[in-house]
Amino acid sequence: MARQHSAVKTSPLSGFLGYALRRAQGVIFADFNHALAELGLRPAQFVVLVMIDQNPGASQSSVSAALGIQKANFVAVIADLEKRGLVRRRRSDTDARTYSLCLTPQGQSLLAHAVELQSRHEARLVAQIGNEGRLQLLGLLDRLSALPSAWQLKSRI
Amino acid sequence: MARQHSAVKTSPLSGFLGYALRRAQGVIFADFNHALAELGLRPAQFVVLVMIDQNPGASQSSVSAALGIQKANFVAVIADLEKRGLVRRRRSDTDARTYSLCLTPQGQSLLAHAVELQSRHEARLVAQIGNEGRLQLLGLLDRLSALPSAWQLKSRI
DNA sequence: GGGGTTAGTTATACGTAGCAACCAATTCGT
DNA sequence: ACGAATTGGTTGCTACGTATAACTAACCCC
Repeated sequence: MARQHSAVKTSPLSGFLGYALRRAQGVIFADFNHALAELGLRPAQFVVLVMIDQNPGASQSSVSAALGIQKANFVAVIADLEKRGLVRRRRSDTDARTYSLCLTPQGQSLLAHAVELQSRHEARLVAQIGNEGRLQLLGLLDRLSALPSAWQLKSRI
Repeated sequence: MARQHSAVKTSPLSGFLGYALRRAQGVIFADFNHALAELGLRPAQFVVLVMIDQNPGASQSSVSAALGIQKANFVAVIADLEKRGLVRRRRSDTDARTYSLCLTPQGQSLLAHAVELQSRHEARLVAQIGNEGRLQLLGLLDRLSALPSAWQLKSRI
């Protein structure tokens, strides 16, 4: 990601959790992107496929909400996956507003391949920190994700 | 960041380090952004100010390289900080190509305020995972950031 | 059946990041 | 010492992720 030309102090930065997180994320996403480049899948798309696979028939709203993606931004994602023949969008027969999302057979086989590549990617990460480190990390990140964001109340007034 | 409408399985996702990382990063950046919104400082800008403060007189290239920002994208960042009177850009007398970056007095005082707000932000994170957790996390992220990206060799051939 | 709500869509904007090409200044090789 | 290669900074373009507002069609409830 970078290489320090001359000697430049990075001291205080390395103590910032947010910075360390962003840094590691950059490295990991780069590895992920390279690993799944042959399938033309970006992280967000991969995660959407996984979600649809796990929740066949789910609506766009429920999937996007579960992923923390705003429904407005989710439209283009789904449209692209549909155009590529990976996802089928079918109007629900019980609610004419919602779409039921499913993987097509091609979507399923591509996802299977992607999962394989992703698990090799995950294995590379585990090679860095060990399986114990992975579990620790998942636990810590989960606790951080539960950070109480009191300021969000302003949007619920 | 999200709230699950109906019951949607997130099972496999929660085991992906990359996804957990991205998720936590979203929450943390949101908190940081809210904390420093009153100063109009975004994460990248804050980090640049810290770096210039720690390395007065450094060039744009060395700072951007140390931060993993491409020099091309760094131009606009520095230009904005200079326009706001936080950073001074002075041509070096030893090398007429490079700029010497320094904080202005206003930049220093704004940074001091920002550091104060950032440390309160950091304290909120520590409240979630404890100081021990923070140290563990920093260590794990650091090891992950050292991920060998063999594919990058293609750019060094 | 009319008011409020929800699902999906469009449009727009901003921040971050990447690549290619360029100029001016410096350094290197011989 | 002089041309070649390199470096520092800049511009332009592209792509992606995310946020917001506003609109429609359909639903729900009283």
